[in-house]
Amino acid sequence: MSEDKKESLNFIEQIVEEDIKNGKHNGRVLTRFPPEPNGYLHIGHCKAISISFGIAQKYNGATNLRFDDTNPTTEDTEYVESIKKDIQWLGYQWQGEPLYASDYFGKLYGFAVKLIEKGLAYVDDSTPEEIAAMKGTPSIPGTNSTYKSRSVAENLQLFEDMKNGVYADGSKVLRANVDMTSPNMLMRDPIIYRIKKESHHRTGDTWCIYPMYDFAHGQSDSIEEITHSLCSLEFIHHRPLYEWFIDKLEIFPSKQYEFARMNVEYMITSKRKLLKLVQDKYVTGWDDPRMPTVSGMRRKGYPPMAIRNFCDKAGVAKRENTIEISLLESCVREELNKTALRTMVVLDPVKVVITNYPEGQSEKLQAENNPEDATAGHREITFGREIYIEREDFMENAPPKYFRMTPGSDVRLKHAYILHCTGVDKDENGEVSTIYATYYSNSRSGEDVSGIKPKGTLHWVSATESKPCEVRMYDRLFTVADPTGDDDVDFLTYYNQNSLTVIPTALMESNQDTPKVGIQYQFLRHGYFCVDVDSNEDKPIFNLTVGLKDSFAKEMKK
RNA sequence: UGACCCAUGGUGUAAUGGUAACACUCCGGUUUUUGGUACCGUCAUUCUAGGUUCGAGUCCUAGUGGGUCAACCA
Repeated sequence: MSEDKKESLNFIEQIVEEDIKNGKHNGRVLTRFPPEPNGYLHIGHCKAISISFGIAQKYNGATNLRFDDTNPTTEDTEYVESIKKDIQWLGYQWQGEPLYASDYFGKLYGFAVKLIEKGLAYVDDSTPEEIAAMKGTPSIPGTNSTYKSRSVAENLQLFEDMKNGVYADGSKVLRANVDMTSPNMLMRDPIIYRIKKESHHRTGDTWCIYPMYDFAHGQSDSIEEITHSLCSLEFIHHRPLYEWFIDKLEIFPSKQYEFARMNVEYMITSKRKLLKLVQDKYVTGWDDPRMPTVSGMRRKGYPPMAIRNFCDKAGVAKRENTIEISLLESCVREELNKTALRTMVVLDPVKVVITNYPEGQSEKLQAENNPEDATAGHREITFGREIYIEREDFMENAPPKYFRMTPGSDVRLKHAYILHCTGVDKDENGEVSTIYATYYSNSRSGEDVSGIKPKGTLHWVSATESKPCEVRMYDRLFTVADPTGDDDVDFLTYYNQNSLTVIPTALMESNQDTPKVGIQYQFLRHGYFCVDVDSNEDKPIFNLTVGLKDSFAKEMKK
């Protein structure tokens, strides 16, 4: 396992290694992943998960899963379950039981009291509008609230009354006493507790005051003795506050580090916009294979390891970035190439009659299940006088570099014989209805002594031994790489009307077992497909995971 | 009219003051009974201008460009 080349570290790994070297926290590494249970995990979360869990794993540490559930109005247990499932599916395991910021409501309340006692927090009766007005703007300093000068005793009493439900929602807040003139807006006496007489998904009606993010997150980290609290760049302005609370409260000094979140072409991560897609039926649900959600990618057939490798290869840094979707697809293909079972499926069938093959006769042929994996074994497929091939694999008047079937030329049938195309029937619309060919009986796969070397090889299915299936072809959800890049254009105008094409009448080999949900196939010469949850015994349904690279298509575009 | 973060090929990420690396894409080629896979090759004087140094992508200053911050959201 030793590398002769020194491994390069990202900036977080450098910090961690430096800390370990210096014996900080006795070399202990504890990270955390802190989702708010108010939505489904998506590709952006995968990145955050891969960083926080990955760092811990690399340095023999651990990661806490902590639900940041400080806002009862938006949060729900339903999301808790899906988040847990998605993390595990990705292949990560948190330390111990899942944790909740709400577990710390009691301690957080105590912290607030301590701050008040130190004269570092006060109850403010101002309206939201007044508080906003007093905040100033980034370039204009804020002004002090008249309530800022209340006595410690009065604040203590008022805060306790807030907790006891004496006051109406929104009538009072507890604010940290920091600095209204700070150039950092977050330091201008941030609100740390608000009154919300609402039931919490875990604490029920125990509390009617709830801490704000800034007063919950850092302290929760500290309570759990998190050593490295990794988050995205937009929290960078929160760091001084994070440290201020820890410092004033004199509690465990967790440290926050920020990295740039990952953007991916053709994918959006805005909760609001994702919800819009679902509600307005642009997609069939949160797990629609076109969605950038973990459940969507899972249903599309992306292997968890591919997603992990992708996050890894995308790297970690502090600058804005947009990763090309081709990197993700490359990771998916890399994974599936090793594992997917090969099979032949004809999406748009046209019949071929092999005129010199005896009527009523058939034979069994051996086909390898995966050329990349000798242990995957073989299967039998049936060959006979009539077969189906892909309509696009035939051209009556072919260009020079067309290696497929065309009258007068030879082409190989995968796992079978070489065919010589002799003619074609057309219907009244001029559409090819039947192709005629002869076969070279001495060209059987594996024992070919014909000496013929066709340039092309086609996939096919037997006319008698194939069965119909539905195939769902997916394309990018949007027509442009960055659908949310322009504030003046609704991202839905870039919705790709052709993002889903259903092929109800494809033909698959009938020799194999009934496809089970979760099994990954490679449809030869097409791409990787997985069995969809809608699939059943009578009607197998496949989802396109990702197409094979297609250098022929590229050639044709020129 | 303030503060903070950032700047390396088409896209990302490295190079930790000693002469630009890796991956993906692209283009070209070899192998191939998947136009797949595998393999090989081409593609950058590191935003600009000064400065420090024997030596700067790396350190300093200024500029330019991009991003972020004013929810009783997280």
